[in-house]
Amino acid sequence: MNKTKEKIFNAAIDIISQKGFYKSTMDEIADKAGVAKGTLYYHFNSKDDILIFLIDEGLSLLKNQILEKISHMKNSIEKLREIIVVQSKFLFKYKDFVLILLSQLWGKEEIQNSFREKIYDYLKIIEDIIDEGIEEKLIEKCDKKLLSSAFFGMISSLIIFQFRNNDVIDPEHIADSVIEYTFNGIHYRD
Amino acid sequence: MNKTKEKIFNAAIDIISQKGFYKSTMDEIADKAGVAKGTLYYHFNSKDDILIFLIDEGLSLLKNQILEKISHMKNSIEKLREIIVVQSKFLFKYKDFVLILLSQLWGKEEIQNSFREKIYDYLKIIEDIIDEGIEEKLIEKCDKKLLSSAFFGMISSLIIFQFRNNDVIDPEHIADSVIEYTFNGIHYRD
Amino acid sequence: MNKTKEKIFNAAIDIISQKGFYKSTMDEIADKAGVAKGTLYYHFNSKDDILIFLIDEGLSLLKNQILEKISHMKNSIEKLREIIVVQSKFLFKYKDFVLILLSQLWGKEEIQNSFREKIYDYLKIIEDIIDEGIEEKLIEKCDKKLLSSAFFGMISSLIIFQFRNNDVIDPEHIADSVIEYTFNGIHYRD
Amino acid sequence: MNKTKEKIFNAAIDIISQKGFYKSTMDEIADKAGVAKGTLYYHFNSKDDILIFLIDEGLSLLKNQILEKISHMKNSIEKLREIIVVQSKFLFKYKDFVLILLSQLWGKEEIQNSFREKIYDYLKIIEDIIDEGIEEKLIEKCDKKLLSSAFFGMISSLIIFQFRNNDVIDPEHIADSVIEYTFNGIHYRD
DNA sequence: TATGAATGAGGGTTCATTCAT
DNA sequence: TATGAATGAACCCTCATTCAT
Repeated sequence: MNKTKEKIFNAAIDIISQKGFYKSTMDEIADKAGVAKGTLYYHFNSKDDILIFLIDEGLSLLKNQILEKISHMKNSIEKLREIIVVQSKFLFKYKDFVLILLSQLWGKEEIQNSFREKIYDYLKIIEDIIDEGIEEKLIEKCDKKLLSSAFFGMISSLIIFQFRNNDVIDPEHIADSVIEYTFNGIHYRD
Repeated sequence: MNKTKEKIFNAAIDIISQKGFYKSTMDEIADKAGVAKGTLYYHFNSKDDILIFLIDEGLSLLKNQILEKISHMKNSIEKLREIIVVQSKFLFKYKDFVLILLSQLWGKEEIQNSFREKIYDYLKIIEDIIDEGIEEKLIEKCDKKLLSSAFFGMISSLIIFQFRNNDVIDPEHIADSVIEYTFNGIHYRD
Repeated sequence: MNKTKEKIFNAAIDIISQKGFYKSTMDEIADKAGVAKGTLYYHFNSKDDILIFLIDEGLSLLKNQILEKISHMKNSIEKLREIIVVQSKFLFKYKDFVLILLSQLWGKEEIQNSFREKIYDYLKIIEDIIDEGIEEKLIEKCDKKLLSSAFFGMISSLIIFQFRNNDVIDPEHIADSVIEYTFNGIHYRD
Repeated sequence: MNKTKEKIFNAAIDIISQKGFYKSTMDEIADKAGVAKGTLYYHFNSKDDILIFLIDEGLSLLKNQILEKISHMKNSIEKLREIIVVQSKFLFKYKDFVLILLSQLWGKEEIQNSFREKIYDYLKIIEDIIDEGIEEKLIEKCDKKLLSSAFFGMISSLIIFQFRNNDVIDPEHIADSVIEYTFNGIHYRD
């Protein structure tokens, strides 16, 4: 990614995260990037193309951050905990972004298919760790597809709704709570 | 809600659920409703206004469905299970709708504030049931705000990602799984 | 054709005849027509669509003018002469128009196919008159397709090149000359 | 014309003949020529300039081909016949080219004046041969300006409309027919 | 109440042209 | 000579909204 493309990339994230994809205009992005509008089209084919690029890069970033962080961990539960932390931070930073992504999960257009694949790739990481946990006898046998989806949704939802308390989010706390509830369940114990 | 307004309401749900809010046009909605475009503006102030109305009505519907179903139930766990079933069906039917709603949770405009309140009202129902469960000693003491959010996100996510398997969704199955994992946890047991 | 559409129609002919299709803009046409730009799109699907409509109407007009004029004529040579007169006047008035049409005769897009058909329809009128002439023993047997094409081209070319002399065109004179040369040939006679 | 300019020249003919002047872009021409876009501007001042150059070269080519072919001919009718053959082949090869040229015959801009002059030069060749024919008592006295224009238009039109029959064109046949009809006329003879 | 023709600001995209290298 | 990234004016088109009927 050369310098100009990077300027556009950053501007696009800024603008789109702030106003949403549909309310962002190419003019604004160009302005923010400090380039002419035509330059956007020298580096990207269309507005949609920018979105695709953003999501691609975003998901890669998230994946790589996670993979790097957990590469040295042995315990699959610690890994899951780390995923929660990293994903929480990421979601918090790129809220709108994630929504854009989610909003593309339905629909049958080509772009949308490609997004779906990418999210699935991400969920696959979670699945694999669940598998590890099962093998290590840390996790009970379970429907891992269902569980990884639920995991993803739970984290996302928590980030979205943290505003309810007007609190600043604490990813570490979220991670601890989620791990606790997920592992031990919430049924009453004497 | 008189007949014309109802026609518009139904058309709007159809169109917006299918194409998303931003890609839906007033022309399409009018067409689908079988009224003239001007008529939309007799019954609603703006396109945004239609959205607000849709979400208001939609959330009321969801709330009422749930409240009615659980009104005869005694056991708070059964109640939670029922919520999952109803919400799953609802999400499945009005996918895009929910996304629109979610996409409005951020932002600081007035509309968005009103949406937030309404979703919080809904989460409150879940919270209350959790409270009941705690009192009934069915549920362990826990952070109910966090838990209700997580609950909501989990269900949403499961619906969204059921496409992964190209399966038709079975809300009853989803409900059973979620209850099982949520209550007993997934840690390994001999 | 209602009043607004007619205003647009006339404006489009004016502008396009003057500047050519590609150099004409929707803004100019709207300005000339005295309507808003959006109004163009209420009555036509696209800029191309306007062109198609123009050509359709233009060719209909030409055809009808000719058919009406020759309907009372008995002699096929007189008819051909009349065609020359009418077509000359028409070409003179709508020069650019005809070029647009001609420029669409190649190419394999759908629009172009439809144009081709329409011109062929027109040539068919000439062919039929040639046929009549042959039956009436006024015209020698000949390749009528070739001849009708040549006829059409000859007239068009004469109009185009009349500028060479900076003369104002005299369709009657052109008609007489063409008929004379066409019928008797130009070979030397004692 | 050096090598690079020639590459551009050939690419421009290809592209413009295929897509028309207005729908051809400098990018495409550069691509086809295998040079950078900037290079076009090193060899030509503008897109228009390329067109002018194309037409200049094209008409020179046509003129030279014709002049060479007829230089050894004595009989002015044979010469006219040869012109038809050569022009037919040329038109067939460079259809769009000729249209571009024709489309520039009107208008009052400088470029257009220069085009006009060049076409007139070409028509002058035909006129001169007609003159010769008259002197040689092969051709009847006639309006040679009108006749040369008609001649040109006839040939062009025949090429354009040969598509009607989906036949491959046979310039020799066209030439024979045109000469026959032009010289002897089409009036009925016992 | 309902209509639908008309509006016009605004958006995405194209592309001939420039210029530093 | 040649390059290709950058430009920005200009264009086509969309669509929420208005208003006379």
